[in-house]
Amino acid sequence: MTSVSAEPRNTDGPTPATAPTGGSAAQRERRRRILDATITLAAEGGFDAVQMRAVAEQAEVALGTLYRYFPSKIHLLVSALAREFTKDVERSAVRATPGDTAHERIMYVLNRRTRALQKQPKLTEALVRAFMFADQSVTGEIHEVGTSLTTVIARAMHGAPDHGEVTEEEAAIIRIISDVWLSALISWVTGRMDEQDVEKSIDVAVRLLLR
Amino acid sequence: MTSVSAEPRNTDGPTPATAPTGGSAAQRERRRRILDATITLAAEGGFDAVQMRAVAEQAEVALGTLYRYFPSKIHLLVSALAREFTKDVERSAVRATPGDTAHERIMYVLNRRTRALQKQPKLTEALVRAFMFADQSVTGEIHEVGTSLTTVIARAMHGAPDHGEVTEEEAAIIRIISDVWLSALISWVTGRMDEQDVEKSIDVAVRLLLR
DNA sequence: GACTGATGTAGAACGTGTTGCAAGTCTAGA
DNA sequence: TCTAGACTTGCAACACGTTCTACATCAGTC
Repeated sequence: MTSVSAEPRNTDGPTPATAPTGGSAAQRERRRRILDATITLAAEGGFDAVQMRAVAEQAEVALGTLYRYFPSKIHLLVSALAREFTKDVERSAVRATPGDTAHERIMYVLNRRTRALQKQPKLTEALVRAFMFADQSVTGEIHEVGTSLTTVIARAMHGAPDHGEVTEEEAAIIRIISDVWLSALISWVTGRMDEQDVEKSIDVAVRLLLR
Repeated sequence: MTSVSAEPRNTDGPTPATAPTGGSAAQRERRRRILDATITLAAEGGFDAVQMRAVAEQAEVALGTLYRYFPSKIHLLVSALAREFTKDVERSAVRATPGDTAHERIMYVLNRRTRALQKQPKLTEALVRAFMFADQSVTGEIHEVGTSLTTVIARAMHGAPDHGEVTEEEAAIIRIISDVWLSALISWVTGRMDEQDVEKSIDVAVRLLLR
């Protein structure tokens, strides 16, 4: 983490394949390979194992190219996180959430997601660390993650998918739940909470907020 | 940030002046100089400016000595954070918190602290980043910060200093408020929220939790 | 006063994120 | 087909966290 607030190198015209769409087929393919390599390395060895040279090698691109696609390790990891997260959300969008109360449904989706993360502790460590180190230049990717999470919780709250508007108050509650979740994940990643602590802290928060 | 999960180097016997107390006078003095230098550099240039060589130079100790006192940059910053935070809490413990309701009092103390942090954005950036990057080996220092914050909020909640026990539910509420505060600070540090957003998000959380 | 072990110093060295550069390759348009 | 310009590549270089080595100093003990 030599330079947290380093300027992106891409100041020249349109960046190739900065967005998931756009660019030539070869570029989209390169981008995919890079993100795949990132996830693989992160899953194996966590944040430290995601070394730019290693990612470049495994993705079969030059180091310079890697930096052209993702201006920093943080961007790379946050983009990978965003991709995985969005994938997950889309996957879970297809079926209705079980549970009779909003509390039950919210706990269901959050626990489901939490457990998925906990099954790959190294990967989660890498992604959470990156998420927390991100600065302005990654706002877009982070916002994507935030939106995904909000959507999931809102859906669970209402029971039906995309049924009805989200009120101001509900939005506020969702934001707080997200905060608690993030905070718990941080504590878990940094070894200050175990799996049960995470579930419990979210459970308490949801209970207090939904009463 | 070469090695996030690196083992501390100090495996040999009792570390000199790892704790604020203990060690010879010269050691306590060195420790103080190191933390002072850390705060100074962080206040000027943020996380990136806290370079181990620079800290060592400004504190007038050798690089090796710096590492003997603090096994990593993260330890160094978190220790500095803990010291400043505790100082702050002690300072604000002397007078009663103004405000007629728990909500008002909690907002008063949190906003006070938030504004203090915002007056030194670089310093805050450095400290928050370090806080979030910390792993198990810094549990002690982090717990210290958490305890300080909890104490302050609990005091504000009750109005009187250390008056009465904190119930389970109150403790849970305090934890959630802390989570929201941390999360808001992260967003602020990373440029995704401005000052007003921070205050507002805490205000909403406190309102929802204390009803 | 001399010995010994812990502590401190100076500085080289290593690893990894990041940048710079020169040369090759691919693509769209003439 | 040819060419201009964008994109890639391979590699060297740099910065900074961290570790290591060799030596100096200091405190306590005999």
